[in-house]
Amino acid sequence: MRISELADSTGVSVATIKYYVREGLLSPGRKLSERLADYDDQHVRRLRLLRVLRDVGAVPVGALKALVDATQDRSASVHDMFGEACDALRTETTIPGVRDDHTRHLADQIVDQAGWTNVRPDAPERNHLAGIIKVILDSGLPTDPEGAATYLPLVDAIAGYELAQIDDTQDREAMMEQMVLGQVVLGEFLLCLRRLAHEHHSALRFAERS
Amino acid sequence: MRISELADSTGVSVATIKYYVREGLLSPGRKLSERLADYDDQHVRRLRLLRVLRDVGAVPVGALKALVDATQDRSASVHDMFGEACDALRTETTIPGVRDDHTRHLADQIVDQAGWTNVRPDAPERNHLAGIIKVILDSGLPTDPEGAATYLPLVDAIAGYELAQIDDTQDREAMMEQMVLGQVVLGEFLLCLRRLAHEHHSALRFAERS
DNA sequence: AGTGCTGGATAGGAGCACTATCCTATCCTA
DNA sequence: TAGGATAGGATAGTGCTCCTATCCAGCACT
Repeated sequence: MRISELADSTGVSVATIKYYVREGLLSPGRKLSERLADYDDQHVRRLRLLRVLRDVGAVPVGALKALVDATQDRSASVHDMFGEACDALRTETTIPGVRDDHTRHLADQIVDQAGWTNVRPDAPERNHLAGIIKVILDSGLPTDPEGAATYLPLVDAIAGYELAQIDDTQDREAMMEQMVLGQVVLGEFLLCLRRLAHEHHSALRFAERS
Repeated sequence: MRISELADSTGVSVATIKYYVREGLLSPGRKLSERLADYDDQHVRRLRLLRVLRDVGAVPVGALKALVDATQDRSASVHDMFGEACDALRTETTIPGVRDDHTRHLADQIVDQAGWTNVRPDAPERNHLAGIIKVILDSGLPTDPEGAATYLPLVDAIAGYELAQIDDTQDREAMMEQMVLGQVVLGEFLLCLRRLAHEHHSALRFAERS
């Protein structure tokens, strides 16, 4: 398959494909000659994945690169690879640098309380959680002291279900694809359902109120 | 309070404050003279809110404008105002235009199944949900037929809890602020917890696997 | 009296994700 | 075997968003 066919069958322009190859998101085609390369189904599949991640999840190109690199590193275990994926997909926000021992402690407490004993003590996500907690505390959002207790079992159920869906009879690349799609697309699915539920519950309380 | 004090007490530069005023995100100060205006606590509060939404939620400036406009429209009920907020905050993604009756039907089924009877039949969120469902179906993500049944009660519990937290003894602007912060910051909180839970569950299944 | 800060206007700039152009070598159909 | 189409590679440019910088005339404090 030549580059123009790859472009046609994915709906991605030739210029963009070249750009992705330059950025290392897509391997160059197998060279047939100096001026001709061959692309296969793997390229189609990868390109479709990249487009979903960008269109649905607005994942930055740099994060896509990190995902590709994590997939390529065959010395890491599947779990380590998934950890890299989580780190790469966290980039959506810019929480101002938090060096606050108190909120970090609260974050660790939450992870303990949830029973997530397998989370690395140095996982970057813990600091991110601390940053979000700081914002929640500072922003005057009404939060009851038992708030976390409400969320944790629900989130644990969701994440457990999603992980259970992953088909582990496939190769690492296919598993990574499932994991990343799950993170991004099902994350979006979740937030979308939550907004719908907000609308419903908001109507129950506030429909008649001016 | 003059503009430089407003800048100092919020950490936002004078130039940026001027930009926000131009864009209608912040009302101009009360004019004391031709070349001097007075800013008050409302401006500080609003500015802090705007920064949280941008820093944590990466909410685009245009969406912030829509939120401000919705708050200002005093003819709408609180529930309608919240609806506007949901619409404005959905902009994160660009699902290619879906004109697919099948997925739209699936989306409506999900809303029914969840019992969210108060969601407007013409809510834009329904089409967004349809788009996400289409992506899920097309992307080869493994999904069991009962998937929605797993998510719905969990999401409903989360959204119900969040709405219950809103303090309705305050004025519309304060309630809007709580709603929007809840959507954005608690949404981020939720996704962050979910990633941590993914790491834990992934370790249970894949720690030793190469 | 003079330094400095104000609101207002407008121009400039950084970053991101492409997109367009140019070039020469090869392909491939005729 | 001629010759337009297409390939890959390099590089520059575009459109968008979100600021940031500069300029200006004039009121304000000391």
